[in-house]
Amino acid sequence: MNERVSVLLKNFNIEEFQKSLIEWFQEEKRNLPWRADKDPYKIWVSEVMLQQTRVDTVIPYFYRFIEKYPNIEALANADEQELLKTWEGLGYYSRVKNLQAAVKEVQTQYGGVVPDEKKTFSKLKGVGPYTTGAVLSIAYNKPIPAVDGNVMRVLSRIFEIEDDIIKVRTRKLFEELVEEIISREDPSSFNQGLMELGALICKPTSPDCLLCPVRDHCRAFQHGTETRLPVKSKQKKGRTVQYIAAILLDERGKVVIRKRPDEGLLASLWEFPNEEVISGKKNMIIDFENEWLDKYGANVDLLEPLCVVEHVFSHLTWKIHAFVGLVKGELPQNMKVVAFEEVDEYPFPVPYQKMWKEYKKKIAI
DNA sequence: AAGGCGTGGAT
DNA sequence: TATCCAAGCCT
Repeated sequence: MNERVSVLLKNFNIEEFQKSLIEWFQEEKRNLPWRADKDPYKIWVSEVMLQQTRVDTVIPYFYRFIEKYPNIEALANADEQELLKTWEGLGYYSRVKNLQAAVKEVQTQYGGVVPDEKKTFSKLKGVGPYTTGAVLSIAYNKPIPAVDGNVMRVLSRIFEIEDDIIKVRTRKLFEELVEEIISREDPSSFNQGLMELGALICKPTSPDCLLCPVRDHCRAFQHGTETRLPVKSKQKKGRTVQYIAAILLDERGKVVIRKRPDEGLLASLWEFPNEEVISGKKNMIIDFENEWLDKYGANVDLLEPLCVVEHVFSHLTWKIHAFVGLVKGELPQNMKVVAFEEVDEYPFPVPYQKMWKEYKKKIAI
């Protein structure tokens, strides 16, 4: 055993801790849709959706997704654009692309059965150390750690660990620790119990220690240090990028939309034509019209401002100055002209959904 | 190792 | 209003 871990486990009653945690979990666990059965596919889908995403946000998406893609085969055969439309608004869109790639792999290489071996399952696209432990412990009852943000918060308090949880090395320490304390009889309830405790009791701010089933095991509670843990260094916030974007109508009154590149930010989603505003430029409208003339040979006439959409991503901020305008001329390959009612059939990032909503509001008046 | 990758909720 | 996120993974 790791020396650090063995020191942490001194005077720690593993069996009592497991018993208290698991009994509490059995009694208090929330009734969540992915807990209805032990279908490895559905548990996998839920875990991917839950990556960096709140339970309340995921629930309606999970119902819709499973209704549309009830099993491995259905997801493997799904149309990617339809899939992205189903994921629209959940964010981190590469998750669903990776999930489909992984499910296709399961379909062709493993006869449509989700692998139950750590070595095999963890090689699939989008499946990292957390998802490996979560799916294999919950669906197959394998004693594999599933260390997420909840688990690091809970364990950093119980063992008074002050390592910065933003670091990869710290997550590995927690995994080594869980290797030692995980229940071999019920690893599923143990892993879920730690996460559920983090979600319901051992919350980031104002933890409800008096309701905690394992407070007798908690060193932070003994010393009153729980609100100082876990230690997490701040991440810097990103820069702001300004755009001018337009709802452009062609001569037949159809709407111009454009597909984003298949890699990078908001990959393969659609947007309204836009150009980055280089700071220092004087008139963004004239610049936009000229740029389109130069780049595409299209005549654009921006008629009036629509709104300004500010959208904060995890690593940057967009400020979109939205306009309504007309366009004449040929359009490039990645652009498409669609009827007003067809716009909603395409997957759009939230900032462009806001822009479209403003437009619909405006023309309804 | 550290930064890219979304979104909406809580405080 | 500003900040920090919430069941991470990829490169």
